[in-house]
Amino acid sequence: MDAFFASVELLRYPQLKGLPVVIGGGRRQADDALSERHGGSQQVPVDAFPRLKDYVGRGVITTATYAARQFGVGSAMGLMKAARLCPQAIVLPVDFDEIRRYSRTFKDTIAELAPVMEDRGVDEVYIDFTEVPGGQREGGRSLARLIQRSIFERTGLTCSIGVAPNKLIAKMASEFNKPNGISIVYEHDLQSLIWPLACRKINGIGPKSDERLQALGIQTIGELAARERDWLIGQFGPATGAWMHAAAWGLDDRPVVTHSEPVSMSRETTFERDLHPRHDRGELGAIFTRLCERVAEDLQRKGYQGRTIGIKLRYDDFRSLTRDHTLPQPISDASTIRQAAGQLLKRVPLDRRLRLLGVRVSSLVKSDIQSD
DNA sequence: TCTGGGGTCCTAGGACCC
DNA sequence: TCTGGGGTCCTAGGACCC
Repeated sequence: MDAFFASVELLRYPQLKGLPVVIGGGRRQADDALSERHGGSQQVPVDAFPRLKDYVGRGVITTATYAARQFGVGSAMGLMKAARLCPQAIVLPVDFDEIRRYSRTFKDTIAELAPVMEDRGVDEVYIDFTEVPGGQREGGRSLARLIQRSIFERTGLTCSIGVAPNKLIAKMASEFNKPNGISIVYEHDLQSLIWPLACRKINGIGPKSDERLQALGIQTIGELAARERDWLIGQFGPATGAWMHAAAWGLDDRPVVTHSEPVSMSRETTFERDLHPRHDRGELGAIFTRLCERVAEDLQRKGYQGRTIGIKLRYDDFRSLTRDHTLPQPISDASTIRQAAGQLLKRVPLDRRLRLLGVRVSSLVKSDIQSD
């Protein structure tokens, strides 16, 4: 989906179309009041929206409109830094309920046309065109067009689609024609379309691997493909080295997985200000309990229990650590989770301020519906 | 004026078992 | 006078993705 979070807000506030808008940061507050005060969301004058320059607090951008990206702001950037680059940009918080609603609608729309679909988060999916009637027409372009049109009719949102022989190349192809684009990449296009790209474009090569590759004089995927497989294995180990070599040659045989079980569920929160373990003990305790309750709600709503309870801390210097403990029996109730998490907290240095606390439950099993 | 939240997967060492 | 060889589970950290 193109600039998904921002595009959803633009449906509500079409008067912001073409303006720099970023989504992210603080809790949702003044927004509904904004609409009410002006007699409906579409009546809110542009001047009434909050601007980045007035933003105070922590947080990062989850999505920026294409107009905002022109100023160099983008996903994962701190809002304070973004404010320096584009002070006049409008900031809106994420409306998770609305996002989930649109996410469900676009995925349902696709699944009706092409049922072999893999979920990759709120705004992305892999689709297997192989067995879809007409899926091979024009190299897949005709089905891609149908999917785009159907999603737009149901939601008013645009998306970009890449069609290729495998997931690795399709993911790269999907970025070639954003927004609202389709791009078809055949096996024989590897050299001309994929090899000139930076290694960072490979899904799975992040900032750390990219830095290592650059230090070895490898910038592009073509340069990566030119290295001996065994040499890459020597540099990166048997698994990563072999995978990098295969990826550079466009090879990927992972299937489109239509169903998977969750591995863990967690809740975490960054405080508005760093909290001291002793001085702010009461506040931290209340937050900790609330996190346990929220994880418990998530588990019960989705019908899971877990045996491994974990905590996560982030200190004011941004260092983080985790502790976990596995119980003999799976649990899902808030008070037992809170108790186990409380024990873990005793195993951790509490000598400086904290900025984040998290609670996680893993080793999940489906809970027995009749009991409990 | 630093740096969200919810995930998955991998690695590596140690415990423990046969 | 040494110290096997697998396998699984648990824990902690880190890379990466959306």
